[in-house]
Amino acid sequence: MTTQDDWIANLKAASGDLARSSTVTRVADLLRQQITDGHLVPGAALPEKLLSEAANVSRNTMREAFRLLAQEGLVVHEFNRGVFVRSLTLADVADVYRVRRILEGAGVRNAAEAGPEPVARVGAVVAEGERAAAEGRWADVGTADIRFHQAVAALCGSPRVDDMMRHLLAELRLVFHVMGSAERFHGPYLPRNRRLADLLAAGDLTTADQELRAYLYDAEAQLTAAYTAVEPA
Amino acid sequence: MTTQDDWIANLKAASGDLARSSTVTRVADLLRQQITDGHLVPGAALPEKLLSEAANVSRNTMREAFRLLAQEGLVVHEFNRGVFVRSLTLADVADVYRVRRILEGAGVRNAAEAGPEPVARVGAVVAEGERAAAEGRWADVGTADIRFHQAVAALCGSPRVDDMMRHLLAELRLVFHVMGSAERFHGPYLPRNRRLADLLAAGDLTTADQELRAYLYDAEAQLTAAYTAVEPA
DNA sequence: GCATATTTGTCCGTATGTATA
DNA sequence: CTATACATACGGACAAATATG
Repeated sequence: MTTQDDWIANLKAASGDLARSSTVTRVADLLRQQITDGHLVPGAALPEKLLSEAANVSRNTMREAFRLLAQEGLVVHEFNRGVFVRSLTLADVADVYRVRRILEGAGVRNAAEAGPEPVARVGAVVAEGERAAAEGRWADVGTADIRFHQAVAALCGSPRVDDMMRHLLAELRLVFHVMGSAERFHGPYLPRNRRLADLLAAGDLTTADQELRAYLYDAEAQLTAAYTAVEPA
Repeated sequence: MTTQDDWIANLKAASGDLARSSTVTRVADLLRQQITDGHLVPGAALPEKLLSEAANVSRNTMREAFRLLAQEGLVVHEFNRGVFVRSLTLADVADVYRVRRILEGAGVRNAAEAGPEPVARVGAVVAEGERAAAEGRWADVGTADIRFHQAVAALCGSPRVDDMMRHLLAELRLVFHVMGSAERFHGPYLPRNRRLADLLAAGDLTTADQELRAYLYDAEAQLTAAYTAVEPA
């Protein structure tokens, strides 16, 4: 009975996900993909007429999709000027890492109250990253690294914190492509992820908190250095 | 020279603010006012035809305004069903306070690095609240209380944290009106605001951190109790 | 459960205002 | 300064989904 109800619930949820796909959502998904993949570079203009014709949707629909992406911080809407791919300043990068230290730090310090499952998930994500690295799947190493930090913030046990982390990491993707290759950026952090996961599993939250802060400061410095070399703004 | 340049900059910024006001923005402002004032109760449907005619704008414009308000969490957009005033569950209220403890706590612990100006602003806001209370301006007491918590979170020195706090407090406004009168809800916290401001000014951040946590837990409990009595969901 | 009315989702054409070469 | 391109906003249309009796 319980399992059958679960099936029904899952099916209902899945169909709900399918039904949710409006044209606006699909268009927003397309643009989001183009942006996070780096095909649309920061600062690029997104003329609604051109893009709506390219996507075979009306300008109204495209405008609503723009509002969604603006909400996610991937594009900026300048009144009477149009929509542009967001370009992060150095101050933005610094602020994103500032907030990441707050949210991920809160997650680490809350690990005891969060219970064993979320902590185990952190370890599982690290293991996935190590497996990907061993097999040379460097793109997967990058996604595992991102998931690791989401899992750490998820220790807060807060849907809103999860949302904020998703937004922050999406903003960072606008900058990641200045690093030559993603694997070179994410790869070296695998051992530190491992150490943090072990500290969390062992319950040494104080050390984990310190390590995480140093970790994020280092990552910010590395990204800032690479970004400064390209973007003198 | 410096002052003249400041005048010019201010004037330019002000005119920029005026020029920025699009129809979509103005409509969104109107609806936001109606919602936060409690004239539009949570769960109420917002038919786009009715509202667009009432505001003398086209349906497309109203739909874009809805996207803005959905971004702020004040309304929810259900595909093929319409837009409704957001109604917070008890889990939502708990989560908002969870995030507030994280953000405001981070602000308190960062007070030393934040410097004297942001700390002074916290004290100024408390003083403003005390003045309003002495003169019986209870509505102003409420806004001063909200500004107090924004000032505490602002100690993080992060624009993104400021944004998050604005969003969280906007969500809470959807619930505040279940408290009989705002003054009764905000008034009793004035002494605690004062104590926190004094602790911050004195640099006793450890005590301030503990006080703030207890403060927010109490406020959450009070709000939750009142909310449970009305909303059995 | 069905037929109907209402509402939303999406598209199109057009007029006006704004920015930029 | 003019001309062009573009964004803003309106209003109407129709199909599809939902709500209603």
